[in-house]
Amino acid sequence: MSSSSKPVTTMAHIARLAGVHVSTVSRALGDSPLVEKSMRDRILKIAHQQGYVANSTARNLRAGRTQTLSVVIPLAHERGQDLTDPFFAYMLSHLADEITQRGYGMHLQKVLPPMQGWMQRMVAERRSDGIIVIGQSTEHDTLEQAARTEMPFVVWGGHFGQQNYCVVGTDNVQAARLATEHLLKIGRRRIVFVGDPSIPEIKLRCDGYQQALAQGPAGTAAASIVKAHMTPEAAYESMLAHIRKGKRFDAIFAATDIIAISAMRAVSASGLKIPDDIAVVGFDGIDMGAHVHPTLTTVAQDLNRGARLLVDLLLKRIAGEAVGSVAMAGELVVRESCGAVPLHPNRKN
Amino acid sequence: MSSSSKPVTTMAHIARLAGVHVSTVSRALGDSPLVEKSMRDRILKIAHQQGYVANSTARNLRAGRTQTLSVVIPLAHERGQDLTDPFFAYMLSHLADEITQRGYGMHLQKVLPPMQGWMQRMVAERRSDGIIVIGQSTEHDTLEQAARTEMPFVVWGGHFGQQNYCVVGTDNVQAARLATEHLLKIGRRRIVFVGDPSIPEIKLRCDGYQQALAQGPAGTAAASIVKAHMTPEAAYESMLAHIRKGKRFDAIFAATDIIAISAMRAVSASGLKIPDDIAVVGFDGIDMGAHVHPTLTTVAQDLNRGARLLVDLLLKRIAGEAVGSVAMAGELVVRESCGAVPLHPNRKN
DNA sequence: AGCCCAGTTGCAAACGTTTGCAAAGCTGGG
DNA sequence: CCCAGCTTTGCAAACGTTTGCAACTGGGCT
Repeated sequence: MSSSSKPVTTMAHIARLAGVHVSTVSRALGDSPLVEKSMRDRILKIAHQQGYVANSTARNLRAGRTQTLSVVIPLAHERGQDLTDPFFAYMLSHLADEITQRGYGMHLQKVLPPMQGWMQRMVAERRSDGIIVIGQSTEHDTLEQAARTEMPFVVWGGHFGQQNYCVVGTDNVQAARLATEHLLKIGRRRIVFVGDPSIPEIKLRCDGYQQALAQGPAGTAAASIVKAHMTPEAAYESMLAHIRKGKRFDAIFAATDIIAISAMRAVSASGLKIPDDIAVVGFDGIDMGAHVHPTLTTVAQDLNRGARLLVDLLLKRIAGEAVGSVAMAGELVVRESCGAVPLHPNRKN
Repeated sequence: MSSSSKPVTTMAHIARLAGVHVSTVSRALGDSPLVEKSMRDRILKIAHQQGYVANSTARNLRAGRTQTLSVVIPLAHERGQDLTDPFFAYMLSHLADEITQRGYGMHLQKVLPPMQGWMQRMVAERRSDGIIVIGQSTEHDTLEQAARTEMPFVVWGGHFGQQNYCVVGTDNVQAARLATEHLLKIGRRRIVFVGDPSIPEIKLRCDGYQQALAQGPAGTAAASIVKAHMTPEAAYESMLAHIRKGKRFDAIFAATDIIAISAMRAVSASGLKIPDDIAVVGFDGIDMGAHVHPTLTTVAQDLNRGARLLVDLLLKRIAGEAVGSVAMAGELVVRESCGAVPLHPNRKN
């Protein structure tokens, strides 16, 4: 009813032009040694002239694979934290690079539980050859269950020891200890943790924080947790409320850089000085941290390497190999919010 | 060689279990009125028990469409500015919402020109039913050429008047005038523009800036352009260099919020006060602007609406309708960097 | 009883590739 | 000159759906 035009160039079309059978064309385009060189050149030339590109749907159906990887982002907690979160953005960007570099397509999917059985659906649908799940969110059980089937997937997230699926991520506990120990080392004793420990990965960071405190020097105050959601607004509000309650503290360890930056604003807005009154350490290592005022000390995650690992491991799983999980070390990046001299902001120390 | 297991449940499998022909199963699952109700229920039950989901590849091949939209991001200028740019992240997030909401899948693709003919390839490949291009980048000619074919695509970007493809975007010129006029209104006369006008969309913003200056009150200094790339680092460096050269100015209009934030840091690092010495206005309206110190005045783009329009228009084009371009108005959001009283940071004014 | 029609179901083609196998063409040695 | 053996090409099946059409069923009508 709309356009009567369907000038789709098909392989049969090329075959007719070349005066050969489609199978020959297929082989020529596939660089098969079965087809004679002069013939192959002739076919390639015609195909190129016609701007022919093989229909991927047909190819995929026949081949039984899609040359596509799915990246899914489960959004459990609050609506706010989604792709706009710089962490996701960076991860996505790196994944896009790694995936395309390997000749695969990238299928992006947000999924907001409670959407029961999304994992099985995705696999059964066969839109992609494998799945990369970013963040366990609250879906640990779903993933654990999926691990018992033989669908190829890998997860970015936290390590809980008892999981049976392949997960790549920063060693959250170690990284959080690193951050907290730094605050202790520069003389802070009343350190608060800002974040939502009901999210599994954040819980691990909170654990590391508490471990470090437990081994802190005399005078180290007990753990104090300011529950704050991942969104800038929520974090700002929580921090402000905490300060207004008159709580005494001299340092903040935030569960993410986004939270840290918002917390810093709340601190500044309350007339407190960073780092003199309050030292701040974040978690993630997003670029923005180096460009806010004051610049943010943080534990950086190597997302570049993480993305590469995720894709590599997934492809191995697809190939049938068994693969193990990887926990990467976090790297402390000291900047002004912990009293570091204001060096060039792009330097890492 | 890897796994001997292929327990893929196919439609034929369900048919066998139900003792009917596959066509009946197909119709039952497709809610066709042709199949008797009791039969339909029985088939649905079996399918559900078996966890059957139709193979999308086969369905797509048969149907001649993929139920998938491609989102492509041409990265021409510098490598740095990619998905990590908050603007892209927001746009992506909104697009993901809109696309999935309409029952489509989302195929994400970065393309770094010079990759000749990527547009035709994408279409010929038939991985998706249509393409959303984010940002003309330097690919205006490619797009213009593609517009002459009948491939369904829409573009987010700037309006240049003479283009023949469908583009959705903010009215860059108007929005830039809005920003510049605000700076003039609060008494600034020596306003510099920071950004790279060699990027088409940025050029439009620069035009708006210059138009506003041309109509400024007596004493308005001539346009002064600090060429700066999109990345935080580059913007910081450019701004710092400009200040060190001893240039006199009392306001900055930055081509993007990211540039604005980096510029603010350079200003602060140079010992100048915002907004007292230098007032700053950005462009985009990213969340971060409300959470840096001081909070950033900006011209916000309605990306939510933009994404909705992009998807709607693309689907119309796919359906064969002719669609026109849309230019949305930018909205000035005044915050501390222009001397606004520090209200609640989440309020828009 | 014969006929028609509506309501169901089955049959088979088609979507555009890839690929195992058969067939044809060619070369050279016996 | 024939046939083995190699190279090159064609044939047709297969991937898993959807869908036009034919076929069957049963009921109501004349």
